[in-house]
Amino acid sequence: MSTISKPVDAEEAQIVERIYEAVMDQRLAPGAKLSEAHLCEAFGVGRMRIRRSLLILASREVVELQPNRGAYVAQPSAEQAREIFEARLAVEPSLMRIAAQRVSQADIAVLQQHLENESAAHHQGNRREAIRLSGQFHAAVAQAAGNSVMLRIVKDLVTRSSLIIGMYGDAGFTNCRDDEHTAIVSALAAGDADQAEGLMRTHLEHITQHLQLERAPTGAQDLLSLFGAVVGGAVGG
Amino acid sequence: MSTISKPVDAEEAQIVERIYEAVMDQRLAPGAKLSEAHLCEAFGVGRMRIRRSLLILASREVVELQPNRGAYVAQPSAEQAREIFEARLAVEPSLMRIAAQRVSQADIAVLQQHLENESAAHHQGNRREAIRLSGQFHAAVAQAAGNSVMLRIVKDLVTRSSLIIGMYGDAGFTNCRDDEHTAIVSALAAGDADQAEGLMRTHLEHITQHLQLERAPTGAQDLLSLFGAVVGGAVGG
DNA sequence: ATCATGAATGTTGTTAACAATCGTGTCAAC
DNA sequence: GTTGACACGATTGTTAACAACATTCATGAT
Repeated sequence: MSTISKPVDAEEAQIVERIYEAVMDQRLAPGAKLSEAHLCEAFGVGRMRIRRSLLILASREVVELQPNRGAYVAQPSAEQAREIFEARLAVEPSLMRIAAQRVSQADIAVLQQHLENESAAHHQGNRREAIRLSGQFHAAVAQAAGNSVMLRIVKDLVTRSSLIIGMYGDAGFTNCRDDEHTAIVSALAAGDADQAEGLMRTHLEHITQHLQLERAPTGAQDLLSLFGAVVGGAVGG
Repeated sequence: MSTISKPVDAEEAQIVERIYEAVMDQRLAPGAKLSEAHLCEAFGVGRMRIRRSLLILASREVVELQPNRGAYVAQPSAEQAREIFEARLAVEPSLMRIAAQRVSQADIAVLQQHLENESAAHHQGNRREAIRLSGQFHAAVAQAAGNSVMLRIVKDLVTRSSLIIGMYGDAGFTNCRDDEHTAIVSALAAGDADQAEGLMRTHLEHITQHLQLERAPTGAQDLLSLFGAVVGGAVGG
């Protein structure tokens, strides 16, 4: 479901989609290397398909293509993280107004089913699935708003948010809190645009508050910038 | 200026950027064919570079890649046009709030210079340049807001808007009216977020009002959807 | 022991040839 | 005269081999 894009070829779209999902539920950590040969074997396709898929992912800034070095899962900088959440705060609350005005009963049912799945994943302690569903909730709302252009925008932002949370998030903190999702769906079901907008805004602010952007990013870090500053003063004397 | 993306390679970025600009100032009409051999010759590069560039453009939905048939400048459907302008209405007014709060004196100066250029192009009857600057104004404002993520979003939306105006716009109507741009910059200079947001909203609504989405798209039209519905009732009896 | 040098290996980037597909024009049949 | 089939030309898609680059490990000198 939610095959947002049709990048020319169905097979390619599937590869892109699966890498997207792997990033979203944090199976692929920021900075992870995506070697061509490895991916060829994993997906059972030729090198051309993989390179095309990586290029699409790079154009969405989910992976970074380093010339002659290969493809790596993106590591958003603190500045990029700030921009991405600022963008979400600008886009998603507005999107709630559209959704509140246009959702159908069927859309509400889909969202409520999604909430149940989220809850179930939490109760079962299925952390990976919980993270994935938590992120996909925002895409599901965008889908309910009936605007595929905004759906794509939100999906890209949410995917990159997963990377940010992986790098700068509190340990053990997942994407979202379910009860806030529940409240948002209730507001949508009631057709209350103001409330839906406000709830989404505070929800996003809560997520932002659990980030520590000033802290050094975790994971495969960039040793040059890590030591460069210190060395700059210590060496040479 | 405003080299928004760095798609892996500088040369490729330039090709993508130039096709973007050609679409924005309507030198490339919706539905125009972009043959590989032709582009290779035009840009003096190998086929691989062209194919990569076209894939990037396709992933931004500025061109459409038809398997075994080639690349064509996108022809947004009426539904896509609705979604794109709905997205702009959701994104750009919010962006004005950010811009009003964060613009520097230097940013204002850049925007005012842009207004002068727009005005000059109008006075000189340089329609192509006027169209280009008119669209780029929105990107310039996004740049002033200091958020490169939203800059890219806006730039993609504006580029596709050029296609929409080319297909569904009133004859002789260009992207925007300059005086509205001037008013927006004034509001930003005054730091009045409410006014800037409101002005951008009405500005976008004005653009939307000059579209005739119910009318059959100009240029190469899609005969299947044109006759498909009619035939559905007439045939089979 | 440490650092520099250089070969060896593996990975990515590029090119060119080949295969497959589509559109077109021609020709024959009705 | 129209319609259908067929072959030709042109364009795109794919593959494989080659070249370029980066990393790693071993070697040797300081």
